[in-house]
Amino acid sequence: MSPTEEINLPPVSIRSNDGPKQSRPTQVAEAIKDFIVREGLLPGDRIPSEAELIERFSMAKGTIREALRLLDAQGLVKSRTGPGGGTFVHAVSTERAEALLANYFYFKDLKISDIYQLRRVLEPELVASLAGQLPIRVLHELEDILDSYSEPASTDEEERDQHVASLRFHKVLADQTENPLLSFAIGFMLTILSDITVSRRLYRPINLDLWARGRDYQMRLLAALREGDSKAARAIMTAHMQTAQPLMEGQEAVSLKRFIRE
Amino acid sequence: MSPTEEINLPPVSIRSNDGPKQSRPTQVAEAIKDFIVREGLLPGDRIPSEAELIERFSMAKGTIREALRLLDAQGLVKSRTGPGGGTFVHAVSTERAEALLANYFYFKDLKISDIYQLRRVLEPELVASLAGQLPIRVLHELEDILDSYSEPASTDEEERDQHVASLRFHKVLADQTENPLLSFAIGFMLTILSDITVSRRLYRPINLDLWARGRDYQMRLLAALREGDSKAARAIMTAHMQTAQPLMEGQEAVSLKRFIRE
DNA sequence: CCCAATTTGTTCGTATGTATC
DNA sequence: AGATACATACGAACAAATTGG
Repeated sequence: MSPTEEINLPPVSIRSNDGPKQSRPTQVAEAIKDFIVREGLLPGDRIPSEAELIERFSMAKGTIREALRLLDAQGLVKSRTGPGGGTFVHAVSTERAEALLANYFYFKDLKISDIYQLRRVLEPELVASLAGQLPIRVLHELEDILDSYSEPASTDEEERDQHVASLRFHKVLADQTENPLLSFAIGFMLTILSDITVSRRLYRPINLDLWARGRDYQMRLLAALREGDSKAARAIMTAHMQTAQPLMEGQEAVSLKRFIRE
Repeated sequence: MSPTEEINLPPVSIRSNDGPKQSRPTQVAEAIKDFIVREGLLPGDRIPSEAELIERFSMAKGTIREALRLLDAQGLVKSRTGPGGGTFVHAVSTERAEALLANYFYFKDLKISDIYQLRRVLEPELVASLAGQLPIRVLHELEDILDSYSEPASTDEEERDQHVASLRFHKVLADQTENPLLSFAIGFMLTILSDITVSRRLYRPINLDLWARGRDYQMRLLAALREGDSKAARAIMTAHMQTAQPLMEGQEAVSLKRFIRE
């Protein structure tokens, strides 16, 4: 009848006593996830309509819809109304993944220094693997970003904008690696830093000298990347990350004080 | 009337034209998130009951429940039935955060070598910061784990169990750092590797010599950690991570082929 | 431009389950 | 055991969005 396999609830015997009984929407959501895996569904593929799911699971519409919301929140499906509409498998977006992970850190007190402990080793590794690999287009993009803060900032807003722009410099680099894990890890940290910069007054005492030195590092980095000098790129980035050290002192327990929006 | 501030939907003017209209449950979920932040609610704190939310938002029960499911899926709230029950703020568990992030990588082809590119720099950084800081209890725990695979495996199942145990060795270390980001990053990678090891036949050709050398590294690492020799710990872990290199060749595009369960 | 069909979105009323007292 | 206060689930209806004729 239907071209697809059936979506079933797992036999009760299997889950027996492991923890508190799960709600029906949760069970349905898990069953649909299994279905997606079993059928090898890809982003864009349609999953059964609400009406079909109601029949398949013999559950009320509300229950089914709650299950779909669970998957929706995870970023795994998107729904559209109308003919040809329905619920479709969706690749979790980077933004969604970052927002969900940021929730995890909301109640932890993540410090700026914690982030830099990772940046200090990940970003040098990143640029080392990128040296000589960047298309000219990207090199130009990086140059443009550097140009956007060639002059020292005069106001606080300018200062903040320049700081966000300098984070974008790193973001462009992170987007270039083929390693999705490395790209995400660095991108996530940049999002957090950018969010903190925008929402709060981070880096209050403007240290012009420090700032100029940071830009100098980035220019030298750009040169090394262009020439394909992997070792130099790594060394420059390492030194660059080191300069952020003083920025972290006095910045105790600057944790997230809001949820990141997708 | 109520001790808490009101929960309001944001004025329509603010979100004006940014993208497709959001569903009501999504708007409600965001409003509740804002409420949690604004009120500074902590894990365990209660958010208004469904009945109250229905009144506050003037929406039907189903809509409110879908909103709560959205928060539920993100791991931010848990509901309990009965008197004194309700919906409560919940700190996102590490397991939940890992499962949600794993969804992101489900559709990407994450390679073993990608994971190791990060482990190679993060784990040495971890042990360097941990040297001399570990309580005796933890040192003993690490010893016990090493003891669990002092003899070479004879069967495939034993081989797999030993591999999972050796990942647990690293997990114990990751749990010791005060840096929640570093801890999560390494823990996440270990979960993925463990999952792959269990569900698939990873590391098929058993390389006994390589295995023995790996254990030797871990023992020397343990000694360095005990003595507080940060530089040695870093160097040993770096070398240890290097030995995994051959394991990755021929292991192309081993991506996740199922969703991680919490 | 309107109309009809399709599918998700939302409402309301009612009933059941569950934990507390 | 019974009353209470919650979440959980059901079912029928209607609303809104989208597509095609």
